[in-house]
Amino acid sequence: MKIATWNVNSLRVRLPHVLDWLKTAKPDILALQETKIPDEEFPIAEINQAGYQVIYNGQRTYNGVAILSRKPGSDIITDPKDIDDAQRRILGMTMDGVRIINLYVPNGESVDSEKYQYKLTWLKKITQFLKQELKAHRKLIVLGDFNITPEDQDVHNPKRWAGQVLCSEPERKALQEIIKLGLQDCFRLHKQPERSFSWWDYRLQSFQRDMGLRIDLILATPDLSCSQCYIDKVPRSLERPSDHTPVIAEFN
DNA sequence: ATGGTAGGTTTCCTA
Repeated sequence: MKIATWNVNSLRVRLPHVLDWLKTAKPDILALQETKIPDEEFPIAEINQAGYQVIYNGQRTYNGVAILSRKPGSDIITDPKDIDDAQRRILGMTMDGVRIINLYVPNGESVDSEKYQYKLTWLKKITQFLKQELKAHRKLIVLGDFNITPEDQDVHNPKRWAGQVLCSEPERKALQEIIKLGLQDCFRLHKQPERSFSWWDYRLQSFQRDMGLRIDLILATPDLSCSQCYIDKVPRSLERPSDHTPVIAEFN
């Protein structure tokens, strides 16, 4: 099974890129974040035409998640118990006995902001939710835009980013708490090129200068044997790209 | 030294 995650930063704008990418990459599952589109306006027909089923949990202007899949999913979840969040950031389903949880983790803005506290609280609640999911599913994949760099090796300039949002210790610790529940960062199960990133700021020509971060992650239980995990930088190099590029994992 | 760009029921907010 080939599964991918991609923050598209507006599905309305990025739909042509997504459809092209489906054609060439042919994933079984593609999890999207920042669709920024209300459910009643979701482009179902175009995605079906491309040979994919789709479920979504969206809102206007901000946030929004979707899962495209070769086969229909079951046991769909959008609002786990006790999370109580109006922002549309969570979407889960089961396909072929594999439980998939797609997350758009809050960005956090800056470590001294209210949004940072919201991010940490949200992560704590999600950890409890994932603990329950792990009890029920031996084959579980948690993927999406985590808005956290796991380690300094995931940062183009660790000195400049030290202590900043996306790189701060409390966030990294929160991510480790999730991993410690019994998940693996698929990307680090394999030998990877140095300076592997999944996001580059639109500003300062960051992509051209390779000033990026690896904040889009695929976490999986060891019961799912991951044969490879890699980043496809091509979509980020196209005209009018998302600021994120797809991360892909393949399982036996 | 805190810039810059992109998207959105747009003149600010979010990333």
